[in-house]
Amino acid sequence: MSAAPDRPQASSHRSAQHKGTPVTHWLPVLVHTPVHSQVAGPLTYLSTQTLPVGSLVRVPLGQRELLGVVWDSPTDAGANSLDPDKLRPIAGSLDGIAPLTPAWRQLVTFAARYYQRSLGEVALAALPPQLRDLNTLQLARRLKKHAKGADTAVPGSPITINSVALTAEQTAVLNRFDLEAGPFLLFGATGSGKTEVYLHTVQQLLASDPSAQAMVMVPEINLTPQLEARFMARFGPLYGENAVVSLHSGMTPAQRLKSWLAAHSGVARIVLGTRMAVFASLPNVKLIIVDEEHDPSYKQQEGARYSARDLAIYRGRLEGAKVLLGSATPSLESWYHSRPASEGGRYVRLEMPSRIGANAALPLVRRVDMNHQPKKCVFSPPLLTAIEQRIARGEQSMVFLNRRGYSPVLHCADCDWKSECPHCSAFRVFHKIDRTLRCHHCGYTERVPRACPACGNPDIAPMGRGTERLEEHLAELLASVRRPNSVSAQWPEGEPVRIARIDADTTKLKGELESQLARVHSGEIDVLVGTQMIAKGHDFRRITLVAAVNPDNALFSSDFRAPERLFSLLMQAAGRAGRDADISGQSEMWVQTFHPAHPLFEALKRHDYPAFAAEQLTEREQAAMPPFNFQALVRAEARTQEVAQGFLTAASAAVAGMAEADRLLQHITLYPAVPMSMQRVANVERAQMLIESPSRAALQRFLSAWQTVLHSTRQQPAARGLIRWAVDVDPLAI
DNA sequence: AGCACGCCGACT
DNA sequence: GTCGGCGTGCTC
Repeated sequence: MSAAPDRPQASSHRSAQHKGTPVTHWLPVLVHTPVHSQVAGPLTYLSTQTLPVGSLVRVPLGQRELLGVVWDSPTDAGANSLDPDKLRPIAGSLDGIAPLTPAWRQLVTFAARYYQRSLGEVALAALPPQLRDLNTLQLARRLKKHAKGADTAVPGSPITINSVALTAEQTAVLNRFDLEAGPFLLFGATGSGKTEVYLHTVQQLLASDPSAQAMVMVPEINLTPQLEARFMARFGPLYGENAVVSLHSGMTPAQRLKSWLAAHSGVARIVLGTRMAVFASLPNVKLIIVDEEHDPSYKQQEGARYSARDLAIYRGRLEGAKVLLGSATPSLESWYHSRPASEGGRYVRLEMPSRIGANAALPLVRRVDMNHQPKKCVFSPPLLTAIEQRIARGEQSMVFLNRRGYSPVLHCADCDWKSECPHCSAFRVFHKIDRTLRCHHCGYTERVPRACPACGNPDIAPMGRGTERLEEHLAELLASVRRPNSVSAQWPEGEPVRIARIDADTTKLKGELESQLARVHSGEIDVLVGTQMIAKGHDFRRITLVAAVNPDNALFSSDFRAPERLFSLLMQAAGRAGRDADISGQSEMWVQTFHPAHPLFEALKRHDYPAFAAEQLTEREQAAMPPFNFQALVRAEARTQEVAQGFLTAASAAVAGMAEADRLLQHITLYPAVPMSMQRVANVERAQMLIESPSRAALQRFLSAWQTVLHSTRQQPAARGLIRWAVDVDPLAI
């Protein structure tokens, strides 16, 4: 790329115009400029062609050449106050790619406005990265290649509706889905056959409309392969291999581009993906499914902090696509929205309470009152006995603890030293396996000191336990237990129990999760220890006991959504147990707790999500929390807490000087700036300020108006040293 | 966001 | 003597 600016080219263009060559148009183009820059809206470029709105172009910006999207109709030269000498011509247009649709642009416009980001940032982040990086020539080559392989779909092939027998509940749900407009919340127990409902709605849509497209979202990358396999098996034979594509951040840039183009061109009829898929270009989308809609992963946690679930609802309404949210433990927001229409509900609630098949019974939930167990025991005697019984019967158990590593803190009993991270307001976690202290927030890692760094005492001890220590402890407790049916010469008295651990540490390398899961499935493992990672999505047919060793923390967390997440996690974990028809009926979910009478556990015991939700909603209403009011956070980062808070306080004070301040503030509560709960990460101090309103519209009006003030506050002395700030609308954690 | 320009510490 | 730290400033 030439480093010399090509200003002369611009003027040569204009002089060419005077000689009678085609008229030069002023083209408004979006490029990747974040909200923090002065240039938040479209930039104006010169073009001899009148490109349709939505066209992709390459444009020069400073020393670089970037991808851009034509955002508005061309304006006539001189129509606004821009200096014509500063305008540069577009570098080229990506003619092989059809313009993005008005609906897609509207989705981007809405998301940018709602989440307080620039149009350019949202629009360009929604396009596959390779499209941004490839130059025009490479792209033309890619498109050509793609066009060749594209037409292998089987149009007009006879539609043989797959003959999977539906349950009465599934049939009833599908009938209502056909008759009503939605949006729908499918409240279906684990194992009730939600996926089959998804497959059927997609099947009906594709069969009835030869160009319709469907989008199916799942919360995590881990879950896309199995979903893809199921959709491919069902629809591959009907519509061709190219009809189903995936879209998630784990794919290579080339794969992502290929999928994106397939979706954009209409070749792909079904797009499966994670939250990013909500921005995919599907010109004829008629159905959007959000599986496990309660999952926090649907909220993007950096850049534009959008909720893919909420945008799916908006996009559905925008494009006339039906939206189906599914969960066994819906978010309280969606549950509330699906209350009866007579009470103001906006979603249609569809229910499938029963598990399918021989193992229709839900696992028995057993609470162990830890107040009546030996002091400081990790595995209560009854739980240990229950695990031993499973081993004796050749069944598997699963134990989970939401904390990886060996112990969360290392402690010196003499001087009270603790393994604090020097860069963060957090303790470094002891990982025994490689003798390190690791900060889970900034990554700072050191070898474990031999003695206390503060006083030299050689007796520094681990405090608390993570999965590593749990695995070790369990191995000790089960050391004398033997697996049944062993005929090994090496172990004449029976083989020792096999314990495996699955967490982020044991699955860092690609493929390790799969290989470890395979070991569990093959029956090689007797007891599986892990973090919540093992509670999600994977079916373990031979597991008949699931235990949560220490779930109490979430009961009294300062995060008001913690109980909701715990309930969901425990329900999901319970759903892992006893999915094998041969050995069901005996499967159990064990919960060790110091608060066995807590309503959360009472509801869990009855598998009663509606009761849990009702109790939580009452609390939320009394405390004026979501979904009964709306929240936004402004977060600030700086070297010192004073600066971070100073910026927020100054921006808050500046509200008084805004036009129509009284009207804007009428339904708004601005809270004081406070340190974030993780106050310091990697030597950066973080502060936040909460804004609340009972009216979403009022909150939006206020945030839009305040945006300018926040920008100018940054220039003021109070904000000197501020690293960055950002708005988080509808934050998940406060 | 990139990428420049611009002014002060430890090294080929 | 340079290489390079990241503090402002600009990009149609």
